[in-house]
Amino acid sequence: MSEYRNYRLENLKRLKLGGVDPYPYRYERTHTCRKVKETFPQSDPVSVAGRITAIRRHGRTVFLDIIDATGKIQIYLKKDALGDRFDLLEYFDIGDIIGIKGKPFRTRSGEITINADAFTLLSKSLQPLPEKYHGLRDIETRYRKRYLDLITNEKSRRIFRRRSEIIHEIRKFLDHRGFMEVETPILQPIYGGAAAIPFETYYRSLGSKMYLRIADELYLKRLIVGGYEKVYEIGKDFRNEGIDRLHNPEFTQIEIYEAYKDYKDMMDLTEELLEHLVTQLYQSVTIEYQKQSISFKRPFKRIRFMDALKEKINYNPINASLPQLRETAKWRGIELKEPTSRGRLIDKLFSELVQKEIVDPTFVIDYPKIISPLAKTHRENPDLAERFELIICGIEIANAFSELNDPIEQRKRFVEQLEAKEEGIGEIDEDFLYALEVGMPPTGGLGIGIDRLVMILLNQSSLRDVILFPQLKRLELKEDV
RNA sequence: GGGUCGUUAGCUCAGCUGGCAGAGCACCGGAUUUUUAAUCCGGGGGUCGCAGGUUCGACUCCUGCACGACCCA
Repeated sequence: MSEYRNYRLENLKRLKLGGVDPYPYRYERTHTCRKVKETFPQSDPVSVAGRITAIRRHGRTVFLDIIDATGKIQIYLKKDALGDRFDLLEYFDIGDIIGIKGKPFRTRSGEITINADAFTLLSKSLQPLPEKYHGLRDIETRYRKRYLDLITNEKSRRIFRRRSEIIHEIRKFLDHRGFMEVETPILQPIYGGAAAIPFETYYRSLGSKMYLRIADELYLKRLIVGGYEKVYEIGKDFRNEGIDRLHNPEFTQIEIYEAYKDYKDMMDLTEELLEHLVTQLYQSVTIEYQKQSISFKRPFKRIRFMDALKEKINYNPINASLPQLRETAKWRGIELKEPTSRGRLIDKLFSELVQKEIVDPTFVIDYPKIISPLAKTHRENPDLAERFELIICGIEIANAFSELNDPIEQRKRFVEQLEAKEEGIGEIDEDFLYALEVGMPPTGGLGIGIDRLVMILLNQSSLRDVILFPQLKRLELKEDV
């Protein structure tokens, strides 16, 4: 229905006839809404700008609520003060962007309000906004038309502002420790660095197939080879998989690499970073996630992958045969995707039996080597890798290794991966192996899923609530407007 | 991929066992010079997600599809 739009187009016409430019170029603002309230009382006139969210007309008086990025303020306009221009207010609608000059005062009921001497239309809105009281609730519309969600729901505005603060704080933390932020290719001729299916695309002028990266890993290690010793990258990775509350096909990850360190150092770094973030956000080391209290007090709990799993299944999985593992899974009621490998099965058993029950931040350390092709062999156990994952509330948040820097060993692992047709490798990245042969110092590497971390820190149950424009299926085109 | 639930006015939601499709907000007209979910009087607004089927009659029952949420894989 374009009933609303037609009325607004009519108002637009009237305003133009009244000599109003509905889309002017700029507006000189002296105060944000919040600043007006913070600096009250003060006698100087202020000018503010924002979107009209409510209009209360009382004949020769009008009250407006306007919001800007900092908050809301009420505007009082009366015919006595504004003369003939007051009549133009007739053609203003909820959703219009307006500039106001006037003096702040307090109304009878105590609300700080701007008594307008002048108003300027800054942008005419042609579409109705969602309801003022309940806001926009429909979850699908909130994702598809995020701008409406942001206009209507202060909570959403706050979440994405907090997300930005968290990422800013991560950068500050690392920059203060001497890390350098870098950018590596998103379009890659060979993908690697994680176990995932890539998105494929085609580069016309090079006449070659390309992939959207599934990880930054292999390029960042090249930089360590190149001589930088502390690098990090915050960016999007892409994985061609399903969507659910913990997965979005494009997601933000930070990867951090530090020369001369191992996975234990990366645990320290992870702990320090997370405790710091939580403290910055909440002035406390404890947060609440989905009604559970979670402590980020260092040191985090550490459990060995094999010990924890052994405890659940009563035998050492590392020596177990495929049929035995399969039997355990069946007995535990875990359904499996066929075909499966020993590595995948062990991983599956772990996440079902152990990971799910973890609440407080916990480092799961020393993963089986067969599912860790980029990590160094454990210094005390040849079946394990020096790798940890950080689990919070059953959710994998971070993954880190003592990076494998033996080029001969790395090639062997790649070949095994290829032969086993594991996800995450399409062909061997010869240049990466060449780089390792040039020589990479011992290096600790760490990846943190930013969306998931933000989701936990901001107590949201789905990634979609911390990603501004989550991926959704396309709607069949229907006439809009 | 499987299961459960949802989709009704611009928004938020009712709508019973199959019998004329509703409310609040928003919108339109009128009144109103400190209101604030303003108030008062009057009014307009629907492809009930889409397509079939059953029925004298379907928002309601059945089938399929689309989109979404949750759970499982």
